[in-house]
Amino acid sequence: MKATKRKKLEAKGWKVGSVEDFLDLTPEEMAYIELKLSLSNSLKERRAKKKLSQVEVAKIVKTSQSRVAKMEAGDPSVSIDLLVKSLLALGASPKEVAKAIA
Amino acid sequence: MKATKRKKLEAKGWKVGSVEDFLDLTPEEMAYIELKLSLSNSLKERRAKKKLSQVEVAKIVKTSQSRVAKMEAGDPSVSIDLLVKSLLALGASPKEVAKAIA
DNA sequence: TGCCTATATGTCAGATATGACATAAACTAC
DNA sequence: GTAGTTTATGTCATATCTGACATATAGGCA
Repeated sequence: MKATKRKKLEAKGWKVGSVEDFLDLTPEEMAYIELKLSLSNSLKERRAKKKLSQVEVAKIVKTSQSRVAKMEAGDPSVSIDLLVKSLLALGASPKEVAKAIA
Repeated sequence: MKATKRKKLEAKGWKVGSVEDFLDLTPEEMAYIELKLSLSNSLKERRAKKKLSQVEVAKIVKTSQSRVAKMEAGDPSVSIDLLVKSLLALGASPKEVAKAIA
């Protein structure tokens, strides 16, 4: 099993804000995953608040429904870049992005 | 001239915090560039505070001197991902990353 | 039950980012 | 001056991410 895959699976067993000390993740890797999950959740919340479907968000963000699903799932194949761009496309300000991370 | 190149050049003419309404950049694109420059500056500051050379930072971050230079220059070829990973590798906490963005 | 809409998962070709390298430019200190 | 150190820039093969597509799963609701 590849490391990226394993880490994804590990991370997903945990609820938000609790990707704890787990196996061989370094502190940086943990911080990175937490940060990504925070953005992921922020995206989900934003979509929920606007009552949009993933298909609608995909249109706004200029991507596909499947990628939106992966973004919200914190899939390792999605970059922070894409999450941030998506949040901005949904109307978030840099300040709000920062708030999501912190 | 390619769009990415042009945007980079445009962005570089401005001092921090002032990538203003400029030509055909959409608000999201502007926000994205500002956000990247913020991280870029944060990285520079961190390196300065620690009195490290780019070569030393490259070693810590596991990349090359040239990429560190590009990161600090806000080069369009560097992703937010890499900037964030680098900040974390230099000991920044997610909170500090957020602070840099806001 | 079947039908419809929403979300999740797997895959892949094409696009973009990456580290590494060479080399240039900018600074110091001699 | 020039030798040494640091930072900037250009390029490129490989790695990684991306959108799109197919398909699966889940949740209504008649």
